[in-house]
Amino acid sequence: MDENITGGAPIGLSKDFIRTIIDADNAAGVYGGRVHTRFPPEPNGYLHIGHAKSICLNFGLAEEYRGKCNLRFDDTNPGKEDVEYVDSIKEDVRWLGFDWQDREFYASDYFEQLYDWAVQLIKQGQAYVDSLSAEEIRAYRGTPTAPGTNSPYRERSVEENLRLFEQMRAGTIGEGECVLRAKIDMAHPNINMRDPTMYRIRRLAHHRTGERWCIYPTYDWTHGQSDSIEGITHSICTLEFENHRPLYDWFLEQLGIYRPKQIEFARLNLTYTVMSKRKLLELVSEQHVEGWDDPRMPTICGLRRRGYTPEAIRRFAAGIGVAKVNSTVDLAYLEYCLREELNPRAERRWAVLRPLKVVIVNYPDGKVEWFEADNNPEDPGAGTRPIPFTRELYIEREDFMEDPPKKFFRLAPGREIRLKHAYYITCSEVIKNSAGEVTELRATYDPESRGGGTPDGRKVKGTSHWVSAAHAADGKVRLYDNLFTVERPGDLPAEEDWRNYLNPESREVLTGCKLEPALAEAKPEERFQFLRQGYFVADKQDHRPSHPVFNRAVGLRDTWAKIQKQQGGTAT
RNA sequence: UGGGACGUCGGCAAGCGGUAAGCCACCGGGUUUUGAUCCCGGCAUUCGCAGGUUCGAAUCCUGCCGUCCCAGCCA
Repeated sequence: MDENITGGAPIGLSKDFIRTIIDADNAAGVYGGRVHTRFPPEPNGYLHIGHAKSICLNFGLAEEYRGKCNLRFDDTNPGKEDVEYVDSIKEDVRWLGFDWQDREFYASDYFEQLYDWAVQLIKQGQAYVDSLSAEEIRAYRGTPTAPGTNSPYRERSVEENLRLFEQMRAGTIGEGECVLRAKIDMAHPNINMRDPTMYRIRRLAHHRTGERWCIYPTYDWTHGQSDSIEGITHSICTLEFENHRPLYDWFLEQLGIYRPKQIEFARLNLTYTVMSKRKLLELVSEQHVEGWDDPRMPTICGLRRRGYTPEAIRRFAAGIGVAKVNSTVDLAYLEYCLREELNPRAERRWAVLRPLKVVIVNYPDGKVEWFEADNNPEDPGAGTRPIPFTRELYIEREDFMEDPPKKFFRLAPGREIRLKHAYYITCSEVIKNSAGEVTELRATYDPESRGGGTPDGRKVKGTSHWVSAAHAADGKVRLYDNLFTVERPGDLPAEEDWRNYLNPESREVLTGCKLEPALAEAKPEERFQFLRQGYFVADKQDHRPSHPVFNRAVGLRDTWAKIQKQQGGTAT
């Protein structure tokens, strides 16, 4: 894999704090120079770009330090988890280009070991069965500023705890009647240390262990031990777990087993989208989007369907860096990474999205000339393809203005422009319907300008792409825009509903687009630059050679749009 | 009257006592048969604030201020 796609600070010149820690550990021989990470998703939702940051970090570290990275499903809560999610997660990680080889693990694989260790803690007098109700436990916990109170069951004997815990597992105790708690310190300033819950009773089938268990371990009781079992060296997680690190360390210490090091970094936030699993789930279930892979979603599968490449996402992850400050990255940077990735790679094609017919009155009817168009000016090796030219063509509606403002240098009555790779044409007549809308243009061409230049060397300011009416394939093109109208929809005042800021124009579906013939042969997920428009992908699901469907992944940088904005007008 | 973390350009982010990297965005200008790409230039006398130590501080000390996380039998 190419490690030089950083886009940001060059690797080697400056290291993020995690790599600095690893280097220090290696220098001190802490883990014998070993680097072993893990990506630990809970299978209760689809992966999004924020997870991609973590995946790139964990798998990237393993590659850089010649170590390993495990894929581990943190499946300790059967009420929320499902195989649908584990399958999608595996597919997404693979698509991003990472390989966990045979190291596909599940926290549920460790349930038996975890149970034995819980028994050990009970025997050490460091865990007890509490018969308080959930509400009572909450009340006894105290508040951030006030210490908690010991449960009346806190001093049960080891024997009684052992017997009760066994009954919990056996299923002879009802759901919610008791839990197993670590016995630490109810007055601890860190609330996570106030006798945290280790096991709760849930009469629920688990997607992997089925009906085998009716007690399930909590995250805190599971994560560190799972890391320990797998020999993880650096257990990288997000900032909100910083408060849990003392507990993470405490369990490992009391058990006397191998201790990985937990390191926390800031999760990713992106402008104009939401990243919380709950909101993403609501977008899908309330049908604000068409599914987890809707091209407007920040999910991996959504970005994939939108036309993003794994390389672009990895470039993005490397470019934004890793730190401990909560931050929100500009969506523009993600888009920039895609353009950077696709510009040298994507072949160019011509597509007229909003067609306007042009009849070249002095061009012979029935004549067809074939011109060669470069597949990619950035890559001469990409070759050329033939494009048919005829008397009747389509150009982009916005390439014509009847009454053009200053700085508009495309077609207008009496004006000459170049049809790329073909001829210069001059608009001679504008045809309108009864409503006064322009329906067709008449133009004359200069036979001397064949190929796009003239013997007299006269300059023409605009160059348009075009498609022969007789040869065009009709297609559907979906244009996508920001899902939200505000930069931080996830960061609204409590009484505001983030749904009110959904962008009603986040998707525009264009039908009757005129595509150059070669586009009919596009394969699903094949990406192109539609000249002067942007980067598009043949839809993974809906594209058929007979019914082409393309999604716009990202537009080209558009200086003309900027000028129009400054002039306060529009081109159509 | 708690604990944990973080504050460097509009957004990311280097910097670790020797006098503010880079990227995105933005603003100019050049090239161009994509108003794309590419190229050139501009963009923090200043590092949350205030003191202090030092020949010298974004970097060390002290005190403030601000933001985020924690009271799930979620992860």
